[in-house]
Amino acid sequence: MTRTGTRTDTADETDGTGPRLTRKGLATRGRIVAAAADLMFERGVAGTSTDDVRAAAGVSTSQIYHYFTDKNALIRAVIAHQTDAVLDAQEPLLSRLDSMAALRAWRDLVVDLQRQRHCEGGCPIGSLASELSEGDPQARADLVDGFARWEGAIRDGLHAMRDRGDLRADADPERLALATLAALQGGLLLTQMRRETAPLEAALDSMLDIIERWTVTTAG
Amino acid sequence: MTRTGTRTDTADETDGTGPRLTRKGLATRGRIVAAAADLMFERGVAGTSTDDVRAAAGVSTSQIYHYFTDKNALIRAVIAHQTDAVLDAQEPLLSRLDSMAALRAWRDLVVDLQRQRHCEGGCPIGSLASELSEGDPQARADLVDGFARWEGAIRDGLHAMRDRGDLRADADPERLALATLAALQGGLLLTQMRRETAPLEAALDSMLDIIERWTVTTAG
DNA sequence: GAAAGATTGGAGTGTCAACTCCAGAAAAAG
DNA sequence: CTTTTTCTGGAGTTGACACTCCAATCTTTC
Repeated sequence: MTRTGTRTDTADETDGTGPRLTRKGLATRGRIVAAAADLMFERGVAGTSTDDVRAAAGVSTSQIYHYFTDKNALIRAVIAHQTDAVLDAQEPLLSRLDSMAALRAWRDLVVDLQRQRHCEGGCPIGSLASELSEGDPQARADLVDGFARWEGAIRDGLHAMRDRGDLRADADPERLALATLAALQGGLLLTQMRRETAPLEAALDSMLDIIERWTVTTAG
Repeated sequence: MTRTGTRTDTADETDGTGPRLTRKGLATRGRIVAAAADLMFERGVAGTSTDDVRAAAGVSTSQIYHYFTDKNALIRAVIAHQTDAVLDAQEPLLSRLDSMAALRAWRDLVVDLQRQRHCEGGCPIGSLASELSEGDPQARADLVDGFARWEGAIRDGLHAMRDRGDLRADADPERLALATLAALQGGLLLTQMRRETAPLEAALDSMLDIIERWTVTTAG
């Protein structure tokens, strides 16, 4: 499991405070989070009850409340889970976005992923973000961290390109990475709505065009 | 009230079928939709109960069910309401996006609007889209229409620029408009998360850069 | 192997949300 | 003015959902 950036493990019971977990306990906890993540991706957070999670994970009611103080704690664990899952799905490309070829390969991967899903569900992090950002400040903070890791990976690649001289010295990796992540998120939302990858492709291709415009043409 | 594109008035009781509404009835219906739109924007669709709407609109339970068959019908009315509201808020600029100056003015307007809201709430249409697209197919269809009107306005402006010769003949207004809307939506989402307009600005500025690159420099 | 602590099952509780019903007030139609 | 239709108030019903409780059973620890 490749890690991009730093994990901030907040608010679930994996830290020092609560009772310690045995191997078995850790496994059940994992099953609960995985089941919850799947259901919340398909039906939304508000659309999945703790009883749905209970059934899907094959556990009893008390187990959920043994491992999580309440539904909010479970939601935060789902955020952490999905952040890791999304970023991992883009490895090893994501941590090496330091050439136009790599960026294009990454673009293709993201587009293919949506096609495989028949353009359903959108971005697992983006939809959580949209649903939770106004209601739960802690959730919003976790999601900001998740996006920061994503954006950081893109930015690092662009920085590497600039340091190597492939990108002009006055290029702004920070800003380009932010715009790329925004284009990706918006593209995913419209793609989810329209059930076709055209919006995602248009958005990402436009951003790659911009980035390419900042490259130094060695032949010129 | 300026209209952009064609309204598709689906699924609420304003069409021929149901009982006809008196002036007073139309007013109460309007109050219900407006109250529901506000609440759903602040707390999300799942986060607002019909009783919340009842209280905010100052009506009785039965009135809501007199004007709407169920909560889904109310939600669809809210979608129509918000689509109109969002597009109207961008008039008269939106229907005249046929120059770089106009595009930049529009960008500033959108950014300012978010600043005024302290970057809270994101896009009224976008958040509805994210919350409803997987659950309710009818809602998704309505939202696709809403986005199409938005995208259409941008596309028409770019078409005008191309027809006038300000944009190169091989520019693709369709694709550029789609990418711009995606950048806007993604920028709004990240802006909502981070409570600062930087992502929105980066995303929109990048897209305007791209469009500008397709302009014909009369002086050159 | 016994005490201590972690894990599990499942019935039970209180609250809240969507929706129904019906009777009475207001308005429109004739 | 009378009839018909729309509009309104609010009590009541049904179900779902988050969460609690407690007793039983594994696992670790010493």
